[in-house]
Amino acid sequence: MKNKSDNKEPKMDSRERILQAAVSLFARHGFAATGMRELAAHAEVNISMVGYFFGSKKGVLKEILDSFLSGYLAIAREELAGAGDLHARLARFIVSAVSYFEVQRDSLIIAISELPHDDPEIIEHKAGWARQMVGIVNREVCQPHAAETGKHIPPTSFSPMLTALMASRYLFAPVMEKVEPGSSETVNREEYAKMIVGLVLHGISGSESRATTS
Amino acid sequence: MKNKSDNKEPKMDSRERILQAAVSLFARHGFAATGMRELAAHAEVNISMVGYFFGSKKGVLKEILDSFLSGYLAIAREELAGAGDLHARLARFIVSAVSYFEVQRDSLIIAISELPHDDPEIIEHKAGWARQMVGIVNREVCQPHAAETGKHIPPTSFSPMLTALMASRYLFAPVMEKVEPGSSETVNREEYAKMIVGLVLHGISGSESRATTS
DNA sequence: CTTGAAGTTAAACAAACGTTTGATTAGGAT
DNA sequence: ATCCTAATCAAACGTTTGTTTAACTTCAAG
Repeated sequence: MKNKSDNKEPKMDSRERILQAAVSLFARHGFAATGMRELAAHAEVNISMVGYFFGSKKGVLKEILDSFLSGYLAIAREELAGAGDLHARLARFIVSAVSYFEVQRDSLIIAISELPHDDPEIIEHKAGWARQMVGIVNREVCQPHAAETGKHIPPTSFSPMLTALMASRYLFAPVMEKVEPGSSETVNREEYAKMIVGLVLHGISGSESRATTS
Repeated sequence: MKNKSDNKEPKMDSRERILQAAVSLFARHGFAATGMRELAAHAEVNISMVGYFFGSKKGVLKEILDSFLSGYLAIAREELAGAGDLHARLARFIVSAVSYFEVQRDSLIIAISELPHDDPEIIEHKAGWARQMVGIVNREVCQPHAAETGKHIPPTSFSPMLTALMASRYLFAPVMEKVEPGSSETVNREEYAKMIVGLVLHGISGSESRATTS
């Protein structure tokens, strides 16, 4: 039965190629605007393989979303609920999350672009991940912060704000490339993460692109 | 007299009903997932009226985008380039922009959802508005801030960050409603705007919200 | 009364949509 | 040698897509 090598996927080929092509196409044209034939062609696969492996086109989207969101949640669990004070843990989380967003930028774009659309099947999936994220942010950020300063920040506001802030660079990238092609002002990933850490911890005065001692 | 683009007096009916239905449907199902027949039905209009008034389905999207983005840019011009110091002007801009986003939330969702998609016709429109916005933010925020503190913030990073931060509440709203159907922790628009002003000016320590009994 | 443009309509168009079917291949297990 | 199952394929399914056409209604201006 399971006589093959330690490989879960039979061929490590077609299924993965479909996923890879879908991430790229969904991010660039949008999920609804990407056709099965275009997807199959880019994956170099017969059309019916998509249904064979994922059930339907929406099944591919759900797999992409779940994979990306579970990774994001894992980072939140690891960095927000670790050692150190609130500022240190927030800074670690932002640096890790921005790295994750950069590597998975296409999945990030898909997740955010499809966020507001009201397909019940998709909404329920995202609500599950969001519920866990809000719980972590509430326990590890909002409650400690309230205990320290007496000021209450609702996690249902703060989680989206933090995520949107970190995602802005990758969301706007396709437009910003047209705004400033080959600019001397481009910031690399580490500087960008530090800007956000500074902004979140100290406001605009702490958000310069050059690092300061902390 | 051939006047089909800016004469609002004759009917103020079919054309406006199409726009109104399109804003609602594009925000909820996405642009590509909304069909002409669904749009015409919601607008209570014959299918061919869309082509008659807007040329094509994409023409409707361009009108919605241009209308929303020009309004956003006008607010930036008015509030960022007014009287007062940097902090006061930023605070005024955030309060105004959040109000605008709340009223135009569906258009905001459309603008952000379609942001990353690479339709050349649409990208060029958005790049035009983004270019002007970056110019304003650079002149009225980044340069004064650099003169004050010596710290340089690239406007091509700061503009998307600010926009994404203010938009997060409306982008995530459809998901967050499913996360927290009970409204004990909901924040109204003014409190939300104050949270963002505090965060942008002073970081997390300045982003308190009025504590409510839970 | 005539004319013409603006508004509106039903009908039709080819193209593309997502999905399903049934046949076929390949290869290890019985 | 036979069987089973996963993988792959070409072809076709019935819908739905965005757009276009030509005819019809209003209705104010000539």
